[in-house]
Amino acid sequence: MVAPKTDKYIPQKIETKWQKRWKEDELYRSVIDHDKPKHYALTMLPYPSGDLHMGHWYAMAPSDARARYMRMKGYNVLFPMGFDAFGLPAENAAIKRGIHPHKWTISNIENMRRQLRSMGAMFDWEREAISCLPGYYRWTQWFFLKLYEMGLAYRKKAAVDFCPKCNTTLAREQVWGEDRHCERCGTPVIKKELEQWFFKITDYAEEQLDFSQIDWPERVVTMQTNWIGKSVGTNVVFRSQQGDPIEVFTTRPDTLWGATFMVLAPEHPLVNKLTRPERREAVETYKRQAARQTEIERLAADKEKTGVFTGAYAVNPVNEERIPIWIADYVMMTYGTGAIMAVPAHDERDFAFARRYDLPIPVVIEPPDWDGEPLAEPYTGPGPMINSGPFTGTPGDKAVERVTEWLEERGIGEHAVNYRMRDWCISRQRYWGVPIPIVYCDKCGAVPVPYEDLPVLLPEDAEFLPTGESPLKNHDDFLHTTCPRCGGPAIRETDTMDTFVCSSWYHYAYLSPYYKEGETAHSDSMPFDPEEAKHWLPVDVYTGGIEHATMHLIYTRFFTKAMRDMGLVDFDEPMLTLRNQGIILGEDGEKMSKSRGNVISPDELVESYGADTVRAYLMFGWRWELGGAWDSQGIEGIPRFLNRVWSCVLEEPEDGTQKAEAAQDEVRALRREVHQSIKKATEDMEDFAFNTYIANMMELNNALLKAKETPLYGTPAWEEGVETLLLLLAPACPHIAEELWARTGRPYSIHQQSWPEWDEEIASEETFTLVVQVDGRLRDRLEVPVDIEEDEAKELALASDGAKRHTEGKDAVRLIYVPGRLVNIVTG
RNA sequence: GCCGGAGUGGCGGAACAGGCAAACGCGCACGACUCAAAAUCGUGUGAGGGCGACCUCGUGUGGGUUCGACUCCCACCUCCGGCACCA
Repeated sequence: MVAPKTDKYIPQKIETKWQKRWKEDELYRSVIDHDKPKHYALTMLPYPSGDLHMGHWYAMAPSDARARYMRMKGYNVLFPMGFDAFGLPAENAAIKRGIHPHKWTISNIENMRRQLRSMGAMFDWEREAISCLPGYYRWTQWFFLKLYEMGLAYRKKAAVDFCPKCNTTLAREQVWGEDRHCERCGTPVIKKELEQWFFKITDYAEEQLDFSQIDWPERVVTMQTNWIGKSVGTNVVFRSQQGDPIEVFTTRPDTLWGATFMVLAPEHPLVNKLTRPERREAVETYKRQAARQTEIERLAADKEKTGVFTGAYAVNPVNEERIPIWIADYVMMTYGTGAIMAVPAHDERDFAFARRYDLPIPVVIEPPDWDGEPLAEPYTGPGPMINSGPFTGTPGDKAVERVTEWLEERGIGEHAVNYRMRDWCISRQRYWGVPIPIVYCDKCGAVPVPYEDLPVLLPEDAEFLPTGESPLKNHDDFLHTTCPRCGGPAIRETDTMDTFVCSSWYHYAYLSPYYKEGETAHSDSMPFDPEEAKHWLPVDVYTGGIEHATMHLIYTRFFTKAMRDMGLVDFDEPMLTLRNQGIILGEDGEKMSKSRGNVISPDELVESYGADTVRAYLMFGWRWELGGAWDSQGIEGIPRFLNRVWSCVLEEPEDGTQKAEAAQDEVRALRREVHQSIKKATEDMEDFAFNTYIANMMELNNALLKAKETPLYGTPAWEEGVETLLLLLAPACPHIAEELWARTGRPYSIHQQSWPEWDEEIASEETFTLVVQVDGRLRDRLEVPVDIEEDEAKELALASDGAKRHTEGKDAVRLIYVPGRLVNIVTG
């Protein structure tokens, strides 16, 4: 007899149907529920470039599955989505194609919103935040004013990194690679002396080194730690012969007696004053060269040390020795004090320099096994001090400490800490960004726009010029204003903010995107609904790419710490747990790109396979944190699996109704399998182990298909199995799970059901495979009861065929027994 | 150069408080169904040897610890990522 055929699994038919229903029913609104524990799941918001690509799906689909899992676990879950909508591409589109950035951005958002919906994710769209809308950026400006008040936003003239293609300055974090190129367009940056706005992230450098409150990947912690680049040392004051103090920073005060020259950065303010007339020409030439060199592409190929002598001398404060002062471009004005004491014997760079310019290289730290000969290479390790006046003989482990104390006592040095991290340059000479709320008045100088006047609106009717200059400069209505302080004529700041400012607080914006506490903001306004904040914050789980490790993730930590100091929040870290997904490459193993023609489009995949398949494949195909090359053959396994689930749940078995009674031990075996699956699925979800989570469901489905051919079909144990399978599947494949849930007469919606719980008793095994080893090698396997006694296990092992074969003629010297696992017979 | 991460079948990957290596899937081979193909289902699939029961080898390389090592320790190699004249 032929089983009645149910209709086929056609994902396209059921997916849009359920998406519509879920939307109508507001199934995914996240409303405060004080009866449940809260869970704020956040995934990095996209830039509205126009299309959702595989990278977005790879980041978001598994994150969505996990948020759904947490919801089923009984948490009150917030899982919002928005758009990081300011930025250069919009402006470039405007210049190239004459579309206004606003229009371009909004139409892209509409398309991407549609694409995001097709994923079937549980985003709460009522909370959508779009950073380029005045309702959002008013608060970005409000934060700027707050930071300004706190002294954390300041303006200064500095040599900043400038991208000649994007025509704007960049933050230090946005300059990448050895050739120092622009993070966006790849053009090597140049240095420009400009008045720019900075956020004083260095104020929190020390605190940002503390990761004790957060569970972040080791990789990110290391990258941030390196980026912040703390080094502990001593500031020591040398004096020029004319008496000018020259402060240097050193991590090795114990080498002070080996300083045989000083080096200043070419831009050091004292260079001019110190330079002797006969050396002036050489110094000026070198300075010009160095200045140009930072502008030219710095191909780091040869890092040969160069420099010139200023003609001036300094006095080493520890031994009154007269040492020459040089300038060299290997000393940076931007680190430490811009001047160093050079100890050639114990520093690589100083050594190379001294060799080149024939400067003395006295040894003051004794290298191990040193023969007293001049050094062939610098010794940079620790060691006992020698040739160091009163300190000669000080052991290496005490040297730094003792010298520092001594310097402090005599007032010539003090303990100092330096960080590699610089303040965050947030000024951008571009149109499509948040206007910096500052006005310049001839009389009053830089004056902040009053809170009540926010937002400073970005004018819509700007004229785009192909020069790349910000149209704000030529927009008279915007430019000319009155000074809020004296009422006189004034002009507005025309720079806009780095978009990373917008994204530094977007997870707060989601709390209340239409929050309008007084259409006019003021100093003590709250940028978000305090009640929502109290409930949801901080973010519990944050998912996204590693590429933000030293940009967004540094900035957003800074913001939260500053917000804490403003009294807005009462915690120190914005996101408690962070997980990074890897990158999905093209099938050729290369980065997906239009020019390579290896782009896999999620839209097309959804069309041919359905969203559930794409979601499940992205979870199953790779270790999430690693990613890898797309495999268009590999994905085929998923529709096969889902089809088997479909027929497993809906179709009658081939041979009709079962007549025989199911045996008790078969029932137990099936239930055991089911409960073990629940356990595994739960653990995998907790661990972000999405690939094994899917594999586990495949195993469960395979077990059910097998059981279906036995009298187990239709029993309560069978029903429990089917129900479990659907519930476990719901986070990964929400549509098919919902459809099968409904078709089997279960109450809408599966997404409002509880995550199943496993019974340890039912999940436990009655027997296990006892491995029999002889001298550590597998020789036999025995199926034995779990509660087997040690003696019995050993006896059985010794009596096994495999053991007998390999112990013949030998003595069993020792028996190793590992309960629940094995017996190892050790022979002589 | 410094700092991270990773090396397991043809492929993606499982397993690691030290205890059955390769779960799950892709691919491949054979078989069933079909006039045929696709789809589907079944069986097999690390390498070598043996008719076979079985045996030997096998988790980047070389050592070590251990009754026992993919897992721990030491030394290296390769790949990926980050930083890089930071005093």
